[in-house]
Amino acid sequence: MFELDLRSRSPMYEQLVEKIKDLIINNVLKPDEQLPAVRVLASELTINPNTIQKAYRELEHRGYIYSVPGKGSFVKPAVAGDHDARLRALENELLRIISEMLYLGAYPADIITRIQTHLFKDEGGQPDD
Amino acid sequence: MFELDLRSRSPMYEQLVEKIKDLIINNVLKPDEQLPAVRVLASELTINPNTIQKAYRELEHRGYIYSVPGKGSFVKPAVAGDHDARLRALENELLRIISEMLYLGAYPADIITRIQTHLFKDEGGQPDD
DNA sequence: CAACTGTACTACGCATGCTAGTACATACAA
DNA sequence: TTGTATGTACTAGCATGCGTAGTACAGTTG
Repeated sequence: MFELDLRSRSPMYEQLVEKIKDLIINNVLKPDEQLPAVRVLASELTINPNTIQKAYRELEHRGYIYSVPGKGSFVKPAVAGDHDARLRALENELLRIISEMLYLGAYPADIITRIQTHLFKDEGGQPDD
Repeated sequence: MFELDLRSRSPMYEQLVEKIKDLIINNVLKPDEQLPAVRVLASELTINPNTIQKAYRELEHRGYIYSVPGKGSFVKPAVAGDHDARLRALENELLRIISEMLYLGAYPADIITRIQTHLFKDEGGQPDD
């Protein structure tokens, strides 16, 4: 289900956080769906359970999952207003990236077009599973 | 000229790279403009010259500056096609961020509007220095 | 020459990522 | 109850990377 790059400079638990977060925000992992157990995922990835737990702890802290001792870890349904600061940070990041793309020679109209395509690509469609 | 966050998890040299890159892509630092000398900047920031040199080396490797032994380090003029891979990576990052914003409840029309404002805000204007 | 530039290298202290191992509490089914 | 699943919390050790300190060398400029 997941793949890690052992040679990356960023730590494995951080990669895990990003991968799982991506699956959540792209609705591949549905709300309240159960995530792989700490030990199971650790076994699959042949890494230490502590590393998985660290990733889950981080995801819980960021509001993307919730964990119940004895039951498991689950995708947390998005709550409006719960990620307000995060949303502002993302907007800053977005504009920063666009600035850099402009500097590198990208055309404004081109950027807009790609974004619009991306924004409306899921309208009425099914996720390819 | 620069400010560093000693408490950040990301290393100082990496922060420096980002800050300087931002100044370059926002045209605060002009092409062929000389950057502060390694030892000078180190003294100003009260950090080690090696850390500055590491940041400069990284910036040179990424194609944002060039260094000439005995003379100094300078802003490298942007060359079309020179940052092609970087541009593709930025586009991926851009779409990834938008996906997350949508997941967090942002409105597509709102996102487009903000981007357009950003794209055309510099038309005929001056950078606020 | 002197004084500036970038560059290269070693050594040390320290923080962090990751692993290994152990342990405990809860949930659930036999 | 027992067994097995779950998450969680520790300790300990090792490797890596960051940052500092210090030294040294080469090219540029006056």
